[in-house]
Amino acid sequence: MSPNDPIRRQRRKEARPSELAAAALSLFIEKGFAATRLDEVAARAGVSKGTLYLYFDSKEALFKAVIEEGVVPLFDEMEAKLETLKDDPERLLREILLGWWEKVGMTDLGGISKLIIAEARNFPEVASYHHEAVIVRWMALLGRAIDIGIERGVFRPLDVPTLRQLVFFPLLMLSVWKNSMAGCVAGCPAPGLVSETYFDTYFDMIFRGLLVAPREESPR
Amino acid sequence: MSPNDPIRRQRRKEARPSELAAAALSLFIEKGFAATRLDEVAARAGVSKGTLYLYFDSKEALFKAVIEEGVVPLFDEMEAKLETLKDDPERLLREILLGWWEKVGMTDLGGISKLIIAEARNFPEVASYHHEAVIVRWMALLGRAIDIGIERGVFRPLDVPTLRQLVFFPLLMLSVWKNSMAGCVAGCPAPGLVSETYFDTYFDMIFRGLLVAPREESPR
DNA sequence: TAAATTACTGACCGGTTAGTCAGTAATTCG
DNA sequence: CGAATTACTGACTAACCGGTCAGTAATTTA
Repeated sequence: MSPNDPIRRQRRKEARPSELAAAALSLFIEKGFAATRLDEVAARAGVSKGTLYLYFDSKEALFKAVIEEGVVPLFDEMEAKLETLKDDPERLLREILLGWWEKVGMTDLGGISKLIIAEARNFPEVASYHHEAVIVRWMALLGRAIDIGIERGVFRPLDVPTLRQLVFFPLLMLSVWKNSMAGCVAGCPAPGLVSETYFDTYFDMIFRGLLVAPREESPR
Repeated sequence: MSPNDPIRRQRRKEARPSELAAAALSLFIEKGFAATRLDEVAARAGVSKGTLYLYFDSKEALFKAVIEEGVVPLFDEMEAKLETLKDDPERLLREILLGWWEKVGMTDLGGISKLIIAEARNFPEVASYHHEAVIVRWMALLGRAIDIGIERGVFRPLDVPTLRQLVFFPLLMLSVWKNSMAGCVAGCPAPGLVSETYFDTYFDMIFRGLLVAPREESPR
């Protein structure tokens, strides 16, 4: 926009794909997949639509890249935590769940969950990929953490596939909810903001149910 | 289709709106709002697209009508239950939650939740209407049930706005999940089918956390 | 500096679909 | 039964958008 440099265009082969993916992520979350126009994605990334097609074969390929770039890299970190905290199952589970909230749930990445839920029927291949690459892996991680607790006699021996859903769904739903309703509805705060009370009560409920010998109620 | 009655068309002014709304609901759930074509809605309701526009001003008006017809009538029934079971808070809460699952979660109506989550950003007015007409009312009902339990000293005095979410989200998420993933992903059963185990473990976890004096563990 | 390479552009095309409306046929009225 | 009414139809249009490609300009090479 500066007067002496009116229409200088840039060549930045390396940066384009991730910039386009980031622009696509934010628009997909805002408007959903079908309602997002590729012209708009390109504009937000500061290029033209033609450039987008240099790097992605189709709208669906872009969608898949968004998932790939955003979520998959996070797992190594989470799985490392499992090893270091084997001996304190309660703390392990707590950290895994809080970790998901901080790295995914409260960030833009949480929007991917909403996106998948919204578009799974129209793009079964993408949903299937996401299921394999993200959900299965995450649920396995949660399940192992709970298993460890049961093996050591710290958690009650309930049905693990059910437990990991019961434990995770309140967080997942909160994230999905905030990514879809924020701004539409009075009284729905921004995705980042969840009260301390929610987590206190959440862990209280979870561990009352999970632990073989619940600790005494915390003084109030 | 009978040979002597090849193209008899019918005039049924009263039945059309609800038939169209039902057709729209099923298609919206299958394909999402944006991907659903009005020709298809009309065809499924056995009329032409022109007829659809006799009864609904726009695609968005149709969307709103779907919500109105589907969900709102259910509340009277649920609120009646509150009165009749005031004296047994645990049973009251259990029946309310199971009632929601049977009347909404496991039926097509559960798809509306998914729909709203998917489209809230694109149709803030519709989302807002749904929030007022459905969510606020339902959460108030849940909250009152929990309040009763706390007042009578049966439930622990935790934060009620948080509790009602913690208690409801596992069911809501399950419904949303099944309405979006069923058929796309191996191992995701149809919306109606949830194992006994899920509910047993679910209520076990909830009431372990809620009750002041949990009953003894059920024998296994 | 001239030629070759290639990242990038944006006008364009073809298919799709929300919304319209002049016409048709079922029903009601006189 | 004929006329008037109205529920219903479906061909049409205007707009929109995913995807293409001939051309442009930045960069590298000789």
